[in-house]
Amino acid sequence: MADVQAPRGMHDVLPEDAALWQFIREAARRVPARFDYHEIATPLVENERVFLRAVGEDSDIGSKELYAFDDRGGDRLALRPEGTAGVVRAYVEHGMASRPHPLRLWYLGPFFRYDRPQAGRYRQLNQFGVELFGDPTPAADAEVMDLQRSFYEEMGLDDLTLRINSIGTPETRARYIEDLTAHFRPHVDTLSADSRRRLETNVLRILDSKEDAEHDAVRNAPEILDYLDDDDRAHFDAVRAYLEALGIAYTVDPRIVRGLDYYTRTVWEFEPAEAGGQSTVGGGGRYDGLVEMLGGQPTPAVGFGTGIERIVINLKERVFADGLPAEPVDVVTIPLGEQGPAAALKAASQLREVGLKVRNGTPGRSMKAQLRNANRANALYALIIGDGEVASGTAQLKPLNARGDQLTVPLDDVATAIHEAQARQ
RNA sequence: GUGGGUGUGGCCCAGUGGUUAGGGCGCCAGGUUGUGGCCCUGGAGAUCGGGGGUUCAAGUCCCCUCACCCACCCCA
Repeated sequence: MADVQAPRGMHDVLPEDAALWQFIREAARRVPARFDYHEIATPLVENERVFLRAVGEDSDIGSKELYAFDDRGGDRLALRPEGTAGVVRAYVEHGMASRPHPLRLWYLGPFFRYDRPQAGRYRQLNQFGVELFGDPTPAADAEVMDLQRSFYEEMGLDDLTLRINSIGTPETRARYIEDLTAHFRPHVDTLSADSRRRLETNVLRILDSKEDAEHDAVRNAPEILDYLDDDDRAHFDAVRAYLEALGIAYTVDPRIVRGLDYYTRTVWEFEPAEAGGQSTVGGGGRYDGLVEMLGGQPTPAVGFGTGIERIVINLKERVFADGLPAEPVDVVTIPLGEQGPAAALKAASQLREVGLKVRNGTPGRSMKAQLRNANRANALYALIIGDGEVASGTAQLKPLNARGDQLTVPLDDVATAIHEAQARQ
């Protein structure tokens, strides 16, 4: 192990994985475009207040997972732990409220959380997400979920399950939290230590505690769905009806509470059928109060975020279990002798101009070594150019993984020769 | 943040306290003049994660530390 290594919880994407990342990034451009969403990029760093106000100072993300620091001018800054806060800040700052609404945005990039690394959990993580501003109707919730589902399906991830819930308005949520706390209080002594702590900090989390899952008090706990007012109830029912109209399968899970303070009404998560530890692939929800919290006019909004690293895990497990098909090299040049290297460089250049993928051979190596190297690149053809070939203005075109016989071809027009050879395949 | 597991060439792994730490894969080269895959031979490449300690002797035992993995927690 070298004495320098990547910071804890941060990792390199090596060439063998880069194609998979590229595949995901391409899907993350195509799918939102089909829904008429537009890209927005915000700084990796914001004033710390932006995040504290958005995710909540008492949430884990706001209280202990923020990478925060004072810059040289004395400003308190933080690396962004999630995407929505920065987008909303930009929305307010640039007066985007005066653009035609609804306004549809998407983003993709790295985020940072100081958390203990684990499988599927990193300190630098990448997320793709969308935000839809100015549409209060349940159709917006359904559209955003449909976009998220389309994104997964675009990549062949068609086996994720969607779980939805409604957490109502901040007022209903406050009433529910009060009742839930009262419900659990008599059981403090039999609850786990984690849940005792959560009783004071985040009661909702007790509901999906792994340790207390079988506890009677958890099983008999009141459900937030029973606290919804008429408008919230109608909104949730309509969201469900739209999902059914779209043919999107879902289950209602009253335990979904999400970890960020800004959510209102609809919340959801996508998960693999066989859920493991860090299994949530992506989640989202409505956040009708956030724009106002960050200094804008009251504006309804809904969005989701999904973790690229977790998509990578799922794609490797199921969709690309046998690996991504590698794009073969069309031609590897094999320069030999004194005149070969210059002629090979020139021939390679000509071939690339007609769109072929060409790897240059390394001068000075034996023909055997160069052919071995070309073979390992899965090259279709080797183009052998030595002093003899240069003298006669030719090259030897040797099929490696292509069919056909070795040919003597004109050095000044190898492209045509290769096209003819391929046409005979 | 809590508990547990694992760290030996680029990768996967052997290695009862006792010579110069091995193997497979990969990489480089050679197996006669300029022809790949299979095979054979050779080579390069390791402060045994790092630091300290015990011992005549430590990859092996002890302590500390770092990183990764698993569960909790949290969440993407």
